[in-house]
Amino acid sequence: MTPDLDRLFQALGDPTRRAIVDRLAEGPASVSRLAEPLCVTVTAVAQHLHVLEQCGVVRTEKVGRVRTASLVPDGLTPVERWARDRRSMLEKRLDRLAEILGEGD
Amino acid sequence: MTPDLDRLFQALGDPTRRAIVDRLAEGPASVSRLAEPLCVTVTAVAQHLHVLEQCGVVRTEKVGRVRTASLVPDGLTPVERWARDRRSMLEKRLDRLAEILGEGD
DNA sequence: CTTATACTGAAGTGTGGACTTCACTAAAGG
DNA sequence: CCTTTAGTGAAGTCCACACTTCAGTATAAG
Repeated sequence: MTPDLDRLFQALGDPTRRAIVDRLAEGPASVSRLAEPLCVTVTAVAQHLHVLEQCGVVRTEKVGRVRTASLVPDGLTPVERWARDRRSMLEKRLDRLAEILGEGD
Repeated sequence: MTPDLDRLFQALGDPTRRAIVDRLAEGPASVSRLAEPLCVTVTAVAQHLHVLEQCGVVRTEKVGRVRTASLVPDGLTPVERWARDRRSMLEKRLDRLAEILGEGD
């Protein structure tokens, strides 16, 4: 079910990948630029970018020999919406429950 | 960094675990109740519940021989906030960019 | 043309995690 | 007491995945 969310959550479960997203939130960057502050090879970063691209979080474009990565505007909204929906569902249920218990007075 | 978010995102990256959360959003349930619609053993569900408990999404209580699981009210908010923060950061940056480009007219 | 840079592809390694089975404990119910 | 029900613990299997190295390719610079 919903392999999109699968890949999305799984992608964000990796600390290196979230660090990349954090960096890209401040602006586009090249592969080697992204690799600098992280303790991994450039190859690893390229692989991470591929994963993030696959699940719609990141977009990359290669010009010359430099590949520049940037965040996709609505790439994280599915995550946000999923969490928000569950929370509101739970809150509604708890409200109803509180109401029913309140009638006992 | 932030092992909380690590475990949280990684936990939600598993479809079976998200299915459990979905089910619990409708109300508390026992281990075997949760296992019924899923194609896994009761043991697997118990293990999943342990994971979800570790990262603060689920709470369980055993009374008699039945363990009942329920959602923790704010268990998903770190995810929601993380995604929202990145989105708003990106949007602000794009707005500034658009403004600067707009001055070109 | 030569050299340095920026990345890519393939292949291998090692670890973690999802899942199972099996044996077991404990509580309900007849 | 005996049996069913509900879950637990340990151990093992299997696969995915993060990461590396190494050998390339293509572009930029001197």
